[in-house]
Amino acid sequence: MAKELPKTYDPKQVEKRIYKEWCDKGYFHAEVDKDKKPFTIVIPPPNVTGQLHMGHALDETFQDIIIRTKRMQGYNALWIPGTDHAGIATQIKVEEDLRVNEGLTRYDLGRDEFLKRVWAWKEKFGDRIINQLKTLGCSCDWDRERFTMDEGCSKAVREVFVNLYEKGLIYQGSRIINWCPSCATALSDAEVEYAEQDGFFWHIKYPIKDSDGYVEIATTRPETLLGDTAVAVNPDDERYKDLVGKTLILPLVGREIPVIADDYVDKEFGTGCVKITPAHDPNDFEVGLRHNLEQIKVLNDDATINSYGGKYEGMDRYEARKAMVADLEAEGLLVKVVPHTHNVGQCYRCGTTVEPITSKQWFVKMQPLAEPALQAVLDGKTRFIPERFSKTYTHWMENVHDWCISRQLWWGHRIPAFYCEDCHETTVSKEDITVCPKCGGKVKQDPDVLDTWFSSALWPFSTLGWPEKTEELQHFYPTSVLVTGYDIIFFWVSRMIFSGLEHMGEVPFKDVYIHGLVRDSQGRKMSKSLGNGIDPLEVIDQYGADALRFTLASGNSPGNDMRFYMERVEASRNFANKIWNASRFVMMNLSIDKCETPDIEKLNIEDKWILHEYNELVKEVTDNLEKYEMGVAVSKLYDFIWDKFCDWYIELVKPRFNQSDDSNLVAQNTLVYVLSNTLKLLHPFMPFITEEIWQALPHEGESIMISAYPVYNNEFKNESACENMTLIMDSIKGIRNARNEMNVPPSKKATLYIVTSKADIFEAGKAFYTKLASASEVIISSDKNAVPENAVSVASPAGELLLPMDELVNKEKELERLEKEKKRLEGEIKRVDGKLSNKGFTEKAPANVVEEERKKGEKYKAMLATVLESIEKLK
RNA sequence: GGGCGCUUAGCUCAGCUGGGAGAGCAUCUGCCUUACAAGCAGAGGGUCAUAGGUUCGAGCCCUAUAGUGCCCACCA
Repeated sequence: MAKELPKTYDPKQVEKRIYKEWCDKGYFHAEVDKDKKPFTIVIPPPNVTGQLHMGHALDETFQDIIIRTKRMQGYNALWIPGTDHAGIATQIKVEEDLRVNEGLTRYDLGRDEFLKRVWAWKEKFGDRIINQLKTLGCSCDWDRERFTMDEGCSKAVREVFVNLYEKGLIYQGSRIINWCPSCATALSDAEVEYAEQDGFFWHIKYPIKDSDGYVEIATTRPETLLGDTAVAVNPDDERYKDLVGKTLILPLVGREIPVIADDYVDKEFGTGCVKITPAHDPNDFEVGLRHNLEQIKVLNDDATINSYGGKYEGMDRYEARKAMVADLEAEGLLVKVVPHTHNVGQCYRCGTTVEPITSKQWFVKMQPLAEPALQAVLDGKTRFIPERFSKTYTHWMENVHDWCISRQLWWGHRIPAFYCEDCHETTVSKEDITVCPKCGGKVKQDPDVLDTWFSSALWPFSTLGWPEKTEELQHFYPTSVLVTGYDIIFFWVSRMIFSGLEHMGEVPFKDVYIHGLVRDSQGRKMSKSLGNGIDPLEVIDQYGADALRFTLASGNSPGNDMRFYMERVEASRNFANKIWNASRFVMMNLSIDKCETPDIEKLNIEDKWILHEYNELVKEVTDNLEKYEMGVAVSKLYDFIWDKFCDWYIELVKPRFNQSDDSNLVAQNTLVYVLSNTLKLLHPFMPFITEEIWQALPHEGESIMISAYPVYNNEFKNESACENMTLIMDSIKGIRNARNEMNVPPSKKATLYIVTSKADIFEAGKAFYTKLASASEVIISSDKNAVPENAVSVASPAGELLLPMDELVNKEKELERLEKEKKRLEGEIKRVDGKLSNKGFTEKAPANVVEEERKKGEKYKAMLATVLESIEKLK
């Protein structure tokens, strides 16, 4: 039943069809099955801002590799997909869209109308993302797809908010927060990125009241002077001892402010005098609290100067800076301007320089939540892979500040706090309310929404039905592994951990597999502004999803970044094609329609060898995957399939297809057995092509993706067959090498004499030399005199292989080649002897290592003897 | 200022618990050997950043140095 397949593999003909088949059959869907061990992954929900990039493809590929493996291994494997509403990011996108296409702002539309637009956007891009995941081959349970703002997740958010509020872990307060003037919202500390900027130190004189003297301060932000309520010096600073308690006249403003003493001031830095602006600097805010200073906010939400600014009112913060510096100079109060580089905080979404501002916001009290979260990782309840990232995590947890969770946005979970217009009572409630429970007055809901990460933090259990006590939650929580990039450990991983512990009483996942970033060929981050991003869909379109997945999985180690370029995808595509053709060849020669576990008794040496190698592969790949060493596993599969199976086994076995005996059938069976099981090992990496081929081969069951994952089989272990086969293969390589160096074309066949005392080994492999070493005839003998003169000699530990080449052999060249070989062997022998004569080595090294060296020594010596003899003969 | 990576062939990177340096791409040579030229058979190419140390033995462990990258941090 020979089947004819196309000569090159075309993923386009295959992938869509197969994916649909899988979906239709419901293979991705997992129901609670208490007889099986659960294995759960929740997807890091991609933002509905646009489309998937290469980083997503990497993340998703790893997850799919893991979940497919576990599914095949018999676990109750569940991969929950979904998307994230991504508050600021999405709102910015939609506002941008609105501005460009309609020239409108969100305020023109109004809140309700604007939200309708965002939902429409979400539908469009959410769908697009889901389709991209499907194109990539992700085996997510689509029946359980979730969205961070769907009904269930919203319910979970409210539940958590109210719970934490009632426990006193959520509070409202007026504190210094990071304000993005462009997004017009508060940000959490994690949402601010710091970048070095070249700026200046402006040295300014603050006149002392009733005196001719002045105090010189240095600032990088002269415009905040408008909000100064003190100048601080270090209490131990001898220079300024007399100054403390005096009153200064604030330049340009004329307000009187005190000189105070506070440890916070560094004597060595600047002038040792610091202007204190409690409303616009986190440190000054603290100082202000300690000294009971007034907070004067001088900026509007859009970072223009407010009414406190007098003549500067309405100016942008940078305009005002310029104007004020000019005025200070005019008044002779500007001492000097010194260039100074410093770190400036920027909004992680829009890049605008953030403004520290005092503002009334909602916060999560972190201390009580951070402690158990820290302990859980220290206790190993959650394990980071690679381990070093647990340090990143614990350091952050140890130093975490309260989390500002309110955002002045429209897109997101509305904060469930209601304010009474009459008695001003604040009510936090799971259900919407319209009247004040205290006085019956009309209430108004807080207009703000929650930080996006507030809902993402609940993802591992909100997606399983929490707060309901569902069967799924009971069975699939805690999840098994979280796969994500190191860039969101703080944003997301840490918050999921403390949320899981707080609300579920258990960590949300046992392992966190951290991968790096996908960079371009020059090592730069892929970004829109650089235009160096590569669209995964385009790659798939050109080379297929399998090739893309294989590329992403290979050459990659945990936690490290990787470079992506098309040559690598091409290599992966070639690999897919190689498998395709090998399989095509197998099928062309097939007369069996059923594959059985090979019967050890009937096997040829090459069968025993490949089964042994295959068996080892099973063990190693399984082991590597268990340790999340996807890159190592994939390279082993590559080597086995290309080098061992294709280049050796198939070639070794070819002659048997001409035979009409059992040997032919055994070869067929072994080929199909090894191939289809290797396809199973490869399936999690390259799901489509493996399915396509597996279906075409004799098989049992409906699909490779629900077939049983291969396990190590002790019966296949066969070291001696391996050793003998290696001997044969090495001798073939030796002959090829010699022929190549002598420039003998493959078409020129020659009789091969094998002089050996171990005839049985070579007898078993006699047929191989005709096919693989261009032998016209193979004569095995124990007598070297039977060999004609002028033969090229190839030394082997078990004997000598000789090729009489007559006129083709250049005596000089052959001598040269033998001398080279002699030199190499002598070097090896010297090294081995050196080692073996070292008592330290023989006494302290493990016995097997010493034995290994001894064997090598014998091997080299035998070979050297042959080489010496040949040299002698040639001379 | 702290913390964490990285430095291995021309390029991009692997190298699991220490036991004779690997892959892909590129280069060179020869092959249409009928599964595959997206292929086959060969070859060349590395003081594993540097200097010490531990060890019988170090790419791997320890110390220091240099270069490079990332993260965190309230020095105005």
